[in-house]
Amino acid sequence: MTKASLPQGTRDFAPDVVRKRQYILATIKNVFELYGFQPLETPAMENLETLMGKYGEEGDKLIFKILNNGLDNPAKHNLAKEDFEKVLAGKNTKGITERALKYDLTIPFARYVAMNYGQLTFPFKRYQIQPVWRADRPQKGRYREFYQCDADIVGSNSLINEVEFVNLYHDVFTQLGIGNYELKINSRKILTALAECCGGSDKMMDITIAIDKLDKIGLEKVKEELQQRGLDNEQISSIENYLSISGSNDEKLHAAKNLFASSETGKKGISEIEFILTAINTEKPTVNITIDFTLARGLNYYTGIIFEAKAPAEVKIGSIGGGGRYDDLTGLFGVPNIPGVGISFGVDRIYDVMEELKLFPQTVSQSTKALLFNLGQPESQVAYQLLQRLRRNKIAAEIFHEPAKMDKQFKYAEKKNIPYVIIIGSREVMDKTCVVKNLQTGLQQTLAQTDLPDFPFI
RNA sequence: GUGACUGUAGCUCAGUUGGUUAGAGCAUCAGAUUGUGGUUCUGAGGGUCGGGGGUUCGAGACCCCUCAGUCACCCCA
Repeated sequence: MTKASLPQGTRDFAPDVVRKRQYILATIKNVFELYGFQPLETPAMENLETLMGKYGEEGDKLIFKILNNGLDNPAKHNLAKEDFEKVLAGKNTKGITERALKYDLTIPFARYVAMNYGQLTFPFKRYQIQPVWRADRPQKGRYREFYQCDADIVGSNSLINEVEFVNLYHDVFTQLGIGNYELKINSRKILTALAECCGGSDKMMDITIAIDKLDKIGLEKVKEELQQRGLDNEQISSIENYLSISGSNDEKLHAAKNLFASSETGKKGISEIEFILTAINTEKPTVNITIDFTLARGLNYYTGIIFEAKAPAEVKIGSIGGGGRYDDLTGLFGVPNIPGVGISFGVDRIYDVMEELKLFPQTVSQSTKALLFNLGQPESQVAYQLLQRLRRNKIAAEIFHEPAKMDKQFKYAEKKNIPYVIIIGSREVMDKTCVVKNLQTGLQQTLAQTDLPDFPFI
């Protein structure tokens, strides 16, 4: 007998958790469809070479590789041993592994677009909700198997796409009840301009990595890190100057315009943000969007506008979504000039936010609306016929599986969160009636069996 | 990959400087009630104290190894 256990960093989702997760996913999916996105699914595994080298050196180490089958074939022993030596030396070899679990949804999507661009109608708008796997050490809120929920628009440079995503975020979060989320916006072009004027464009990555940590480690630590990454004091003080820009969106834009007056890239980034803010403000003045020049985002493939959606401050959960614009999604697969913009929802974190703020509707954890009591053989026969009539009327119902004390049957209903019980004992069999009891209010009423299917179960 | 902490009943945890048959609450099951539960009362089942080795007259406790989990760093969702 083996002891029941789960691989590290994975989890089972119990029925009530699945219901809540599906509620979130269904909400997001409906909004995606409403905005004209189409669903896409790709395999759990990809060829290893599709994934290798796409996520940086660190990322490569975190890809789950799948061992080839048939290594025990005696005819191939020598080859397998040679190949395994290479693995020990830290290299991948097709003899040992040539497939891997997907690491995110973006690269498989890029692969798909590269393979099918002849057939696709551009701009191509797809959404994808699937699990991905990372061989990371698990910790709070981080797992080895988790769901990603992405939407991208590829094959278009228009900023209307960015505006669409801002509105999409707003629709999803308000529908879920997270109305006081915060959407931050910045442009990689502005960060590029910053790098150009202090440090040189080769320091772009160092600067973004460091300032991305600002709200986590504070200004002093960021300055220390910049120093370690090889920037001099003058450069650091102009970065500090940039990071200290504050005020309303308009004030921030004004300050940035002064700062980057001589940078074409900087001015471009600023005007893009202005375009989006103007479009949002005219169309939907309730959308809460703020410029955050300290927003950098880790992923290095972003090249234009970047977004980050943050949970309401009181729950201390942080980012619940993010995204941005990238050039040349499929260049790595030999298909150049397909730009795009995409966003992603952090489903696990949204779940935590909603749980903490108690935003799930009560009805989410209900499935069965009514439980018919089983009080003996002749009674249960009558009950069973009524049960089927309820089901024909689309009322989810079940009968207790065996005759038992009422006490036990009440407890079953309560545990399964069933709002109504229907009692049919010998008396009701005689009278052709039944007792319907609402467990939440404790109120009960007797009605004719023929009227039961039309009873308003809520 | 680096580091810290934790492993005692199905769950949450007690268990004094090593000292008899390892405890509690919740949960489960049975009864107190012959058709109205969620309260209360009584009782029962359930543990090779993560595993292996060592120190000792004696180890759940101390030491070593190992496995598992949690958290932090790196990186990221």
